[in-house]
Amino acid sequence: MRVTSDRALDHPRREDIRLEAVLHALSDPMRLRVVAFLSGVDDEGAPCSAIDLVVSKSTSTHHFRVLREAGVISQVYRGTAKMNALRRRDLDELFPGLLDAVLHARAAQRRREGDAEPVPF
Amino acid sequence: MRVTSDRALDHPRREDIRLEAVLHALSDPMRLRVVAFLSGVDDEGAPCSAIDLVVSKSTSTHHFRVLREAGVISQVYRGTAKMNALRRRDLDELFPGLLDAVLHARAAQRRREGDAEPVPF
DNA sequence: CTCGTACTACGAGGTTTATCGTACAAGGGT
DNA sequence: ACCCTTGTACGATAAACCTCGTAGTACGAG
Repeated sequence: MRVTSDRALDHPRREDIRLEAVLHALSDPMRLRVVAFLSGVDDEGAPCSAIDLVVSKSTSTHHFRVLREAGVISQVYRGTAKMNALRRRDLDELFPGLLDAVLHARAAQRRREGDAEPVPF
Repeated sequence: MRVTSDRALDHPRREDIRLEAVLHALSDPMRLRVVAFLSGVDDEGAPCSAIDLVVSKSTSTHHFRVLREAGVISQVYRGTAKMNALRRRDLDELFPGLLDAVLHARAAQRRREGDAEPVPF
């Protein structure tokens, strides 16, 4: 993962990730959508702009920060972009099965509601 | 499950339970504690007073209501008490593995933090 | 150096939340 | 009937949250 800027971002260490914070981060539809999207992306991650939330840029920034501060995603600057990746390894180690259960639950709910779209997010 | 009062309480139907609402309900430490406690209780459920949250009665009522309205627990009057039970069957059917993952995650977190108490909640 | 892209910082608005205290209702036991 | 136990309703307060717009920074490309 090449970093082309030394601007640093605070991430909680794995052992400081709190279940309550993770659940809270996942309880927002926007953020759940981001997580679902990132779950289908490789370790390099994707820039914030890769997923079209239907909100303003500031709101988008806000949601990505909530996810980062909860320990759900990692963010790294690369040029003018900021790459976002799921902290799948950390989450799976801390809370085995949780992330998968949430992702499957969301997928199931979308199926039930006929929201299935060609894109998986 | 004997009901000794006809006072009715609104519960979402199973198909109306929303993942976001469930995750939100579970993202509060008090409520997570309630759920962990109820997971070790039979289908009859337990009265609100069975678990000692360290908050006022009104706050306690509030948390139980949030759990009920999210579809996480069911509540039934029985005499002066109100019996609370996890809607495990509904949740497991809608979101397989989610509840267990959350409960295990919480237990693991407590173990890591040395919060293990004799009581399992 | 200037421009465009990608994102941030700050502050504001409106909503929801967690908490409490007080006052009240419903039901069981004496 | 009268209490005691259990939980509710209502109103208040302070904090957190989601949303936005505007103004600004960092970086790469030309």
